[in-house]
Amino acid sequence: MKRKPNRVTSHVVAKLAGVSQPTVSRAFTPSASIAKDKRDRVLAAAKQLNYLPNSIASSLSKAHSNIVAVIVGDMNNPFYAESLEIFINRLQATGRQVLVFSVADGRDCDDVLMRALRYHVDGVVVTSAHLSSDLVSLSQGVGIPITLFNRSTADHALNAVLCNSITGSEILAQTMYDAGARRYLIVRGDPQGSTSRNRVKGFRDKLESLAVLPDAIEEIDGDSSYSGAFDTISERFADDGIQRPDAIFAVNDIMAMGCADALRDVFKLRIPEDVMLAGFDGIRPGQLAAYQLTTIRQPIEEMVEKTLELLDQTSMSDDDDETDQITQTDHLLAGTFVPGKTVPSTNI
Amino acid sequence: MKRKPNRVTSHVVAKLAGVSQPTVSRAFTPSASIAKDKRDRVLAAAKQLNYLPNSIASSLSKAHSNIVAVIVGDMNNPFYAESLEIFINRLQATGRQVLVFSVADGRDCDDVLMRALRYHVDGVVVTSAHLSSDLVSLSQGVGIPITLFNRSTADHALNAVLCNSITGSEILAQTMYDAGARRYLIVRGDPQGSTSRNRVKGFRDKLESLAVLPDAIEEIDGDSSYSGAFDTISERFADDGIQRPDAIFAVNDIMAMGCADALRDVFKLRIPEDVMLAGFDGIRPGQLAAYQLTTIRQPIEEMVEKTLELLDQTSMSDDDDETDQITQTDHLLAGTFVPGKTVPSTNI
DNA sequence: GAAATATGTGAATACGTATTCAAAGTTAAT
DNA sequence: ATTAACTTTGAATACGTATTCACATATTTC
Repeated sequence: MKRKPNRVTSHVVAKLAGVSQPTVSRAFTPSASIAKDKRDRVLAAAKQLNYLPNSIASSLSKAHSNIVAVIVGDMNNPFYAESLEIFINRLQATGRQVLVFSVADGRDCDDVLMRALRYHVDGVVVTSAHLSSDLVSLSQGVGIPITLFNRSTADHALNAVLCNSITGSEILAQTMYDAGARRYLIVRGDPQGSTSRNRVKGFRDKLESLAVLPDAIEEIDGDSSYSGAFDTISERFADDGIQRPDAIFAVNDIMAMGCADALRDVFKLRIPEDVMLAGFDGIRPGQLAAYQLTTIRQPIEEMVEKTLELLDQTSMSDDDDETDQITQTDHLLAGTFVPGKTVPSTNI
Repeated sequence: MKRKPNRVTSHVVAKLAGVSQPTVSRAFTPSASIAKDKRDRVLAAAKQLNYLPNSIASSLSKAHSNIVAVIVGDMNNPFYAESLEIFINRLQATGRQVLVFSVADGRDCDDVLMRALRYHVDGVVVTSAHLSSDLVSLSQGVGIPITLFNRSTADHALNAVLCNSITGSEILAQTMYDAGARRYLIVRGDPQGSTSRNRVKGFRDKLESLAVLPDAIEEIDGDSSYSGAFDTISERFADDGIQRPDAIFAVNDIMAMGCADALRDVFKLRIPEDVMLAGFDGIRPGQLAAYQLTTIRQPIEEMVEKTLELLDQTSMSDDDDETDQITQTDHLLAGTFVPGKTVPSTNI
């Protein structure tokens, strides 16, 4: 594969404009000191030659690449799709490019993280995915900051941005209790994930503080997915032997939607008259007229903003700071209660 | 911002392994000719030093960057979100990285295309977005192939991959006609876009061939979005003066979902008993139990595969071919009819 | 008008890898 | 044993931009 013969580089532009190559470089650097007439000459020549500065070469000589990597775990969950969109828009607006990696559900993201590091990205955002401590220390050795999004970890000292799962779940528990629910069913997500665990914990603890007996709280696995929740609910409700719950808490909206459809479609149950339902996240499809989920909306924009702030701070600071001490910062943001028609507004 | 002092490059690894820098490079190139013991020595040294080959530097000396840019127009439309996911997975599986750009609805994508070109990406996929002919010729000058996805254009000679909108819409028209519909309403998407235009045309033409009078076919704008369709349908049906249609064709699923919710929620109409409804795309949420849309499913996987094939072919060929003649190739793939509950299976 | 300070410019070089080329070493063939 | 063919290797260099440094010119100051 032979390379294109007539590549137009800054040298070619320089020759046409009658200046040196560094001057061409300066013409494209807003902050550089260059005479106005020379800059104009250079830009004119550049336009005439269809010259585009080579960002790859630029990244090589500069310390940063202007690329941020975003590793997305579960693209099927609209929450992460929505987050990704916002990440892209924010980064694009600040002049950076986004390298997106996808990690199959449950697989660790060491492979793609390695790829990202090779590109000397300015930072890495990890949404839903597991990463080994080897890779984390490698990234710290290379000096590339990682921030976890909607996920935290005790193992590695990593920055993380998340919504307060505990408080959010407490609100839902209280709301359902107030609406008269007495038997509860929790649909778990990834049992390993911090997010699912915290939401379950917040919900449970609140109920127990309201004197609900542990016997009256049931837990099943929903696989973090629509179909997983649909199936598990179908199975649970098909069993006539066990008393049915009168309130269901799915730890995320996409599972709550699966529950809603199973309940309505398979068992002809009305929500919330026959069974209450709540989710968590505040994803867009959950608020469509067909669902109108009761949920806790995560402040995605804020979370993204905080994530990028953390990334920038970290990449700044690790130049001064020769010691490799990473101080973990968990940014807990508050979610908003979204009353839907899935929990009755009046007490029973 | 001073650069990290102890960067570990191939030179450092070479010194530790007692070989030259090119040998390190070869150790990381599977196809390179290198003695097994040397490769092992190099890899051991690399591991010990936490060495990661710098892909940026590699891109600079090689002819290609291993990066493909994907420009996504309407991230709110699950069709494009699903497509993006597949693009990412396929490209990742073939060892390439994905630079994702987002373009605000309706805005042209010249700016982001330029950014992509600067990174010397191996190819660009443009989903839903307009691009100027200036930029197209620029990209051809630089030798970076562009392929349009789910969109075609007469202006520029560009490769394009799309689903056969005409045939798909004809099937829907025929189905609705057979089910007894006599008054039709078409909900348009982007009136400029080739996709929306073709779907409208296919639907209209088929109806006219069935001797449906033009008076019985109405068209309104749905803005390509859920809420746009929701609103426009609400407005149309609020007007009691005009006779209501008995069949609605939204040119994409996300609008069909908006229609469904407006019809059911605002006007208490049953689908399909009171009014038939069909969409186009086959997006996942449209097939949830809450909607069960009648639609034409686009073969996304195939379309993605074809798009990448075209991209690869083009980037190969333009080395031999010095003339800049690009032969436009439209790849028309067939969609699959998805019978939902939104068209009655029995004739009225 | 001379000295002190800005300002603008180009030559040289760094960034880290891949490739070319020629030399050296190794194996096969006669 | 000797030539031929092949495999490995390192020195040198290309890739295209940004930065450093020194020099030259322009502007200010007294």
